[in-house]
Amino acid sequence: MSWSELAARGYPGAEDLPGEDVAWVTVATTRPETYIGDSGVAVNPRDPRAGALRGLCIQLPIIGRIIPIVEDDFVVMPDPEGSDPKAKFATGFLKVTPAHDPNDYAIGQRHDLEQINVMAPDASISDQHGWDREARGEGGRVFVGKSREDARELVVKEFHARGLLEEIKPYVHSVGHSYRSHAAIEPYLSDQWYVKVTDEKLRGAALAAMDSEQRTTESFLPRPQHEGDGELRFAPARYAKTFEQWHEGLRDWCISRQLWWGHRIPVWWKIAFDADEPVDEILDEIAHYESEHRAWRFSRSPADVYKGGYVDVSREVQFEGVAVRDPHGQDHQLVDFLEDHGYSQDPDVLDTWFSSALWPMSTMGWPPLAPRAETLCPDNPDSLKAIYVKHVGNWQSFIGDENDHSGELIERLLSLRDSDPAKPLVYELFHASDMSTPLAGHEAIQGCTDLVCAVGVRTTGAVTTQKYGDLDLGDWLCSHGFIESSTADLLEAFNPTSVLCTAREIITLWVSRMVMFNRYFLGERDTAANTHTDGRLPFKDVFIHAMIQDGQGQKMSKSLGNGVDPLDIIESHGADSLRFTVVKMTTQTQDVRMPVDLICPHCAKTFEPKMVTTQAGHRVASPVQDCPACHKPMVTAYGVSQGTAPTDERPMAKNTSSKFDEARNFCNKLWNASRFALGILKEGGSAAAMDQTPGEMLSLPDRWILSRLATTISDCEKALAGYQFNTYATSMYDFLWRDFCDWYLEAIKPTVGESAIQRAVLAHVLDSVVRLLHPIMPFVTEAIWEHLREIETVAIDGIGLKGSRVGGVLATAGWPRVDDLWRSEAAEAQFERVQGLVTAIREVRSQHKVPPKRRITLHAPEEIIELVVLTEPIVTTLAGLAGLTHDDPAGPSVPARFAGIDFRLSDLADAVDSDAERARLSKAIADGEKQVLALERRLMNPGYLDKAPAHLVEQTREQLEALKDEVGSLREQLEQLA
RNA sequence: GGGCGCAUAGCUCAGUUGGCUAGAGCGCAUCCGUCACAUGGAUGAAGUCACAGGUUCGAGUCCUGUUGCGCCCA
Repeated sequence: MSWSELAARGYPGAEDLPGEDVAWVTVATTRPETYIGDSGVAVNPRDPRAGALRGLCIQLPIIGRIIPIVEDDFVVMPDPEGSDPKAKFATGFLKVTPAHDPNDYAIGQRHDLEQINVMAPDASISDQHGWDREARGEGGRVFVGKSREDARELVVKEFHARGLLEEIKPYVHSVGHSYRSHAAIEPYLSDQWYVKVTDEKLRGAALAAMDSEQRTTESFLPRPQHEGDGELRFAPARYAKTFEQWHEGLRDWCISRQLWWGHRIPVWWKIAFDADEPVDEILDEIAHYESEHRAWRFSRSPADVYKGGYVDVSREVQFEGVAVRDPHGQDHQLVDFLEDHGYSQDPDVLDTWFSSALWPMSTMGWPPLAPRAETLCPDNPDSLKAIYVKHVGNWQSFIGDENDHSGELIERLLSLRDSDPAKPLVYELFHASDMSTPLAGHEAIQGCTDLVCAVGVRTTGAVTTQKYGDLDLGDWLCSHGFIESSTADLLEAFNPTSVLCTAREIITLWVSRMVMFNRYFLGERDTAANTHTDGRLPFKDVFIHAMIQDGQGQKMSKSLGNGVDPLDIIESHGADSLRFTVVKMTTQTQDVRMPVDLICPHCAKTFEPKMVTTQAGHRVASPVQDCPACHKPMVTAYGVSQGTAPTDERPMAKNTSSKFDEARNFCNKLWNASRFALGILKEGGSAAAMDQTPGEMLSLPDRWILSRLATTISDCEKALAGYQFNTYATSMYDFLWRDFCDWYLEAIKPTVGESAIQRAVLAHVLDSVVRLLHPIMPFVTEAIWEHLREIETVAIDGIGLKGSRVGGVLATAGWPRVDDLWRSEAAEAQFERVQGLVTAIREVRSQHKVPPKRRITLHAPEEIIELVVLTEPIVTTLAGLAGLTHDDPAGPSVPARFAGIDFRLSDLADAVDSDAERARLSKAIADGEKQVLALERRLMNPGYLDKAPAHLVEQTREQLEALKDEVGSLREQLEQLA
């Protein structure tokens, strides 16, 4: 078609071109060589030229192929002045190469364009792999055999020579590279294996597994209820959305990978049968395996097999394929047979997440191929539920001496075997080489060279014998040194497990796939009726933890050198500090930060590194630094990753983080408090029996600490149930440090030596603390418990501290139970009054710089004196009081206030510092007035009085009165001072 | 492009159905070699809860929008 003809069709600008010349269009490309495989040219339907071109074709230069012009929204319209680089470089015409570009592939699908593969598997230009050049009568032989890079240059050269090259412009673009070889990725058509995960049995089962509360209603599809439905919960709950949306947008999953590592796809291929091959024999052998569901045979014609370069598609052949269930185990003979007859294994390996999705079954056992036989066959070890094995060396060592437990063991086993009419177990004692015994073939026994005792069990429950009564076989055998060797019941025991802890990106990569596969493979299939019932889940709760970033909010990575090695932290801060810190950082957010410091390799000083910005914009520790303390040089982890090798003079600095200090100090606090408490408990001797109910005779700090303990345990339990680990850690931190150390230990110091009951409370509280902290501080608590468990103490009603189940270790001791009867609001309120009074006195002492050892005198009305006397000697000790009196002070004194009551302190010093006192009072008055104003404003608001709950309004009124009173008193004091 | 998170004291972070005079650890200031602990104790200073609207008697908290930072998926 000429320009004048195009002009007649309304092509804008065509009339300005030589009318008799053949019309052409210009395309822009970054990969000129792919033009050889072009099968269309696309134009945006909104392009003013599109209408004139509708229904026309163009001819590719040199190749001579005639290809259609299609209209597609994907095409970017040209905009030379625009900011979008694509529009800036676009001509409005897009060459479409469906076989060598994913976007073009999609356009090709939409417009039914040819897929012409013009490359060999090594990415050289080829006319043997889908571009049948000669048969099509096309040109371009000059390109054949050239590498893609050479072809690229040659295409440009040829176009230039023919005057077809309009322009060459520099263009910045991003090409995918192999992360291993760094080679540029060349899109290439090939046959791949897919899993039809969009099937109801996979995707549907995964969505149905979601807890209905965490599921959005739109996605709810009614279906019959199966085992496992609605049992999957995410914590924090928002991650359920990730799971749900991923499944809803799911597409079939390509599981083929062209890698040298991984599980190879268990399919064997062969190009049809030759005439002289024993076809019947081969098919019979395969059919034998097929009948047992151990193999599947299929064949495909060249039309649907395109192993993109692995096979020559020009040959008119049939492809035979056989998938083998267990090629390395039971079915290896079939594999040998196939390979002997010209089959070879598919070169692809499975996507690693496919293998990973099978993890629950591959580690704990696959369900049996055929349903288990209902009736037990005494002679068939396969029908056993489990096999327990013990290597016993020789007969003598097994039998042991008289009264040895082995004697009884054998007797019981024999008694069980012979007495129960159902014969619940097979008992064998034999040399492993003795193949005549039925259990000898079991894999756990093969390879043993010595005497073996094996017990096959047909029931995992308890059995009853006349002589020995009930016996839990598994527990009993294991307690005698037997090991369960069967994995058949592992799956039953641990699938579903309670909780899977993992990271956010794993929700889609692994969690969802384990859910789909677990439910699919453990479901029940009826091949005859073609029905499937979804199976159970691999786990019920999924806890998604935060990701630890560095101090700049960057992901920790080896190349940035901004990671912290847990082993280094164990060395510097201890394993418990590491664990406690990580638990305390486990909040509900998705990222947490850990600023990274350096440890000087010369003097061990920890310091903040000097930072630099990398070319990629990352903030990292500069490669070489000097210690701020000893001024010696060192290399950082980033420096090493950039190629700066450490030397003797300039060694590598380890990373650490100040984040771990808090936990280290906490471990230290627990250790010292325990040391102190143990000293008291050991010296106290054995406690006298308590006749009375402890509750009535306990002193205030004892009742208070037990009440606080009860509350703390319940707080911890609530936090753990909700996967709020930081709350758990914080509760324990506050209880131990603030309540137990700062107040309880200080309060009981004067009395605990004389009081057996107080020592009992101390022992119970400390014992509870180490139990509560054990999960997150296992080492320190275990070390403390070693001593604590030796302490003899009287029991306290309502406090349950069960002993160790195994090995005398804390790890197997019970979680503490404190009865609610120990919760006492009255005790807590009264102790808080004591704390308030002590703090009020300490404030004055600190303000007036009273030396800690100096005892002062309290002048107060009856109410305060009574509190002090009633709780004696707590306040006098903690606040450093020497005297208590109702009388006004004779000499210099300082006013103070507690719970709305004024009192005075004297004997602070030889003279009162009136400037300090004035400053203190002025500030207190200013603060008080500000609050009074705020409360008054609130009470003047009619809306508040009408609508807020009555008790809140009342509370506000009381607060205001108390505050006004206080401010008044403070003013008075200030005036007196002046 | 889709989804999600974060922004609160100098730093790192809590603050779960709105009631807060906003907390903790580190750091900072003053005092303390004291007999469990100086990896400690006592006391204190330090915040327009990113910004702008809205709902409400009442907003750090709920809604809308804006800005900045970050993560996951495609």
